[in-house]
Amino acid sequence: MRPTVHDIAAAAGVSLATVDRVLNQRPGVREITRLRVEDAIRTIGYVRDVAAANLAKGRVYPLVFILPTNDNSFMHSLHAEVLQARARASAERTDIRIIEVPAFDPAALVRALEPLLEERPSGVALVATDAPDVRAAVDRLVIAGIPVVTLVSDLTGSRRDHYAGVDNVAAGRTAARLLGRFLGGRAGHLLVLAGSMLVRDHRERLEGFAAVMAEEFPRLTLLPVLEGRDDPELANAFVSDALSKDDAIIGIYSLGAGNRGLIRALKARGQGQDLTVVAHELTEYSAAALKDGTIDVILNQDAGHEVRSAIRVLKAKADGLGVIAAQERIRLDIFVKDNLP
Amino acid sequence: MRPTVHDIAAAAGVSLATVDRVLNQRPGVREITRLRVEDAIRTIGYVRDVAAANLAKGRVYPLVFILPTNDNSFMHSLHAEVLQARARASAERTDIRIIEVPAFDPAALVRALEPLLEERPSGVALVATDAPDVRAAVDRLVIAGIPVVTLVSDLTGSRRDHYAGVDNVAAGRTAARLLGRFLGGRAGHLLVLAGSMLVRDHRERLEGFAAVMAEEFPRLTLLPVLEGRDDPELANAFVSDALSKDDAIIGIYSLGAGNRGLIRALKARGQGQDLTVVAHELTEYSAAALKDGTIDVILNQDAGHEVRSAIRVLKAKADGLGVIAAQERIRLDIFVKDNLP
DNA sequence: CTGTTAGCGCTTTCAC
DNA sequence: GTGAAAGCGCTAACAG
Repeated sequence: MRPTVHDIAAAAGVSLATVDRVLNQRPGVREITRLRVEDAIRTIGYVRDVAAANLAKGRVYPLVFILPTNDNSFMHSLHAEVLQARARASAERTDIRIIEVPAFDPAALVRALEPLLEERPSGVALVATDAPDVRAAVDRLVIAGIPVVTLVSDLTGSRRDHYAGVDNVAAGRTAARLLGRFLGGRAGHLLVLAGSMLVRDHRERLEGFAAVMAEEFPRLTLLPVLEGRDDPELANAFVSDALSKDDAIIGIYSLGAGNRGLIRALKARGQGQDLTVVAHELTEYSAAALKDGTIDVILNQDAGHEVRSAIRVLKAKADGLGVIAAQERIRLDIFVKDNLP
Repeated sequence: MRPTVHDIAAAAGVSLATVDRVLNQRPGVREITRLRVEDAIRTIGYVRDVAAANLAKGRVYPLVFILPTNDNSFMHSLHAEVLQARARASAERTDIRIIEVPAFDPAALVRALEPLLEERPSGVALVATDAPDVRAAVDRLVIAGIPVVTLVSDLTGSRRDHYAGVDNVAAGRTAARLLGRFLGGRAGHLLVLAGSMLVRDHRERLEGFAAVMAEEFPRLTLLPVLEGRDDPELANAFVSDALSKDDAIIGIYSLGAGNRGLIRALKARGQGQDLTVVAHELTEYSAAALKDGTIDVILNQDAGHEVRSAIRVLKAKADGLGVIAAQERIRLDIFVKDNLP
């Protein structure tokens, strides 16, 4: 049987209350007795039963998720996953509140973060927009002892406790390697379709992609990046236009979300053009396109994993506990038509 | 505040003990009162606090892991992950026992399974060897109410509750697609190195691989499968020999574990031969080979995920609870040199 | 068949 | 500063 607070109390010759005060670093214990208790804890090898503690405390973890009101499939599924997590709330002792903010709007994000300093939830998860003000607001929360996790897009240089998302530079590099290899030794032009260069994750993907292309596939030339704002109409127009004007295009990297426009343009193109296409984010549409050969590779981040991981990490941080690092690494999923879920 | 057993007791006009009996489907309750209680549970919307229940029961989950004494890196890491899980045992209320059995030995596996019928652990996880006797032994356990999860290699046609492993047919197909595409339109021979065709996962990988090659890459010819028994020396000898005899080999698929021999042979080969190599299982050695270009793609299954998933599923089944299906899907990880962990 | 009571491991008043 | 005692939500004797 593993040791309990009673065992420590007995060993240290104090009462349960004192043991508890030491365990929870509450004041009102003489230095000398604190040391006695800490000693007992160590020699007995006590580890606290978190479940029992939570039961006694009636603890719930009020968590705040700040999500952009961005209208693409990926953000939709992220939102849906948070709602599902909320459905499991009572079993997991969480109480999840969602705050929606306009996308790519640092000021709005800061306005959402500010009041949390007062509200003091157990943890905060946010899809970060990369700006100094946001960094400062996040830092204030962390300094005030409120754990913060960035979701999907990181905020490097801030004090956030954890990032629950993929390594986007690696994603871009991987896209480049796959596209380059799939194209064999062919020479030609590559179309790059992004959402917006204002978002850190898109910038990082492009950076990784361009780096590997330059280093290892010099026969492939990147065309200037098209920013489709993740808007199907715009993407469709841009891609159709580019394809009709440039016969040398042999590959496409779509690093943003919302591929419907791209897929439409690809299906509408002339039979002559043989294209290899790498895109991000697995959705109903992109999966269908992968199956029918319109897209060759899809890189994906699993929104469900990201949300569950963020919750696990926030709860652990709130309790001052560690996490299983390997479990919290968000992997870059790579799909070809053969390994779809 | 969410409702408790007290609320149900009050609503149904019975005592806590009766509520508990109903909740746990224990005998000794009149049909009529049982219905009253069940009604109260439903209308109040009660959900049991599993943590509190476990605390009261002093519940631990005795779990048995049956692992092959197979000397390759993958099995080593699987073993290590089970040990790590055992280190977390007290926090997770598990009590994990490991039984080691000779690899590929159905009789030994059956002998390990048999006594568990008496011992009645909360759950059993095993790396299955595919044989009728094993199937029968597993079925007996499941029928006796003991949850069984297959790990890494499945036992189709049995009553096992769950399979914690990757889809190996899909893995083989994916390997074929990547190898085929990486080779562009080239024609040539492909070397296939397996561990043993007696293991289901290897057979399934080959099946998937051969199918896609036949369907979509007719210019690539599969050579007869080499069975290297996951032995470095053997693999080295086989591959070196094959490469020296056949200049037309342009690709290799290594679908077994233990790639050290393969890597050695590849590094020793003459400069003339340009090979594209797809291998399974990420290890220290294979990762290094991926980085230096000796291997082009590594397909991997995360042993840690498999073990943690098996434990979660067994605990849930033991309590008659559901699991988050998406969380328990073991993905096929695909690594190129750019997205190594 | 049903109810009373003590207790799981921990926290939290409220006295001393 | 420290301790005694009650209680978190649930289960398990033991009575009745």
